[in-house]
Amino acid sequence: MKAGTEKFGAFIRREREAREIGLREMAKKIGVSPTYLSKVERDEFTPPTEDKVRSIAQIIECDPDELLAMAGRVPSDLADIIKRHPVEMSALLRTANGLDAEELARLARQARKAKGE
Amino acid sequence: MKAGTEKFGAFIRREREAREIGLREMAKKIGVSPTYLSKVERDEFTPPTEDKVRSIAQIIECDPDELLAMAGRVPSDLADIIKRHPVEMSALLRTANGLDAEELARLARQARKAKGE
DNA sequence: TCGTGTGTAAAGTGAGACCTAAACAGATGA
DNA sequence: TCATCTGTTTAGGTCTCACTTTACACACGA
Repeated sequence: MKAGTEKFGAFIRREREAREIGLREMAKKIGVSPTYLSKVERDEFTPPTEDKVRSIAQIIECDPDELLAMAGRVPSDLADIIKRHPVEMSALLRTANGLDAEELARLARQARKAKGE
Repeated sequence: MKAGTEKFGAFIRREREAREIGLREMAKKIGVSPTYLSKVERDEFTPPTEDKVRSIAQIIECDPDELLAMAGRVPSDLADIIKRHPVEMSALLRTANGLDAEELARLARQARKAKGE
C-alpha cells in the first residue's frame, strides 16, 4: 500500500465509530462475520470484495469509487469500459494522468458536451 | 466473456501459427510449460498473468492493451491511475463511455494539449 | 454474580487462479 | 523402422483470496 494514504481498515473503523455503529451490527448489514470485519478494520485481512466494499460505502456514507480505490480495487463497471475500448481508454487515461483535479473536471465536461448535446 | 468477441486463446493461437512459431518455442519465450500454453490456447485454462500476456503481445506483435482486454485484465498502470484519482477518473471514464472512437481520440488530444505545452 | 454487550485470537475451509511433469499420439523425413 | 518433430492428455500441485466457526476476555448494568 502507498505511503501517506490512510489504510482501508483504519478508515472504515473511524467512520463506523463516528456513526456509533457496532461492529456486529455493521458486519450483519454487510453480510460477513464480526470476526472477519474486526480483522479487516485492523488491516490484518485484505479488504473484502467489491459488493461488500460498496455496501460499506453506503453505510458510512462515502464515495464508493473512493472507498474502492482505498481497497485497491478498480470498480468493475470501469474495468468493463476499458475492456470494451482498450486502446482509446488506455490512451485517454494515460494522458489524463498528469492533469490536476481541475483540469480533469474540465475534460470530463468536454466529454459530456460531446456526448449529450 | 462477451458474445461476438474472439476468445483469447483462439486469437493467440491463430497469430502464433500465422508467424510459424512452434508452441514449445513460444512457451519457452514466455516462460511457461508447453502443456499450459496448449490449454490456454484452447481456452481450457484462463489467460495467464499480466506479464505473460504482455510478452505474448510482443511476440505476436499486437497491442498489449488490447490483448490484456481480451484476457479480461485491466493493465496495472491504468489501475494505479484510477486508484490515485478515483473520483475524477471514474467520472471521466463513465462520461467518455458513450463516445465513439473518433470522439474519444479528440478528447485524448484535448487532454494532451491541457498537459503538454 | 449473572447476563449481555463490546471486540479479538486462533485455526481452518472452499474455490479458483495459475501452473507443472510425465507420458502419449500423430506426422515427417532419413 | 527409428528418431524427431508437432501438439495433447492425464493427473496432479501449490498458492492466494475471501471468508467462517469456535472460543475467549473484558466492561457494564441490574
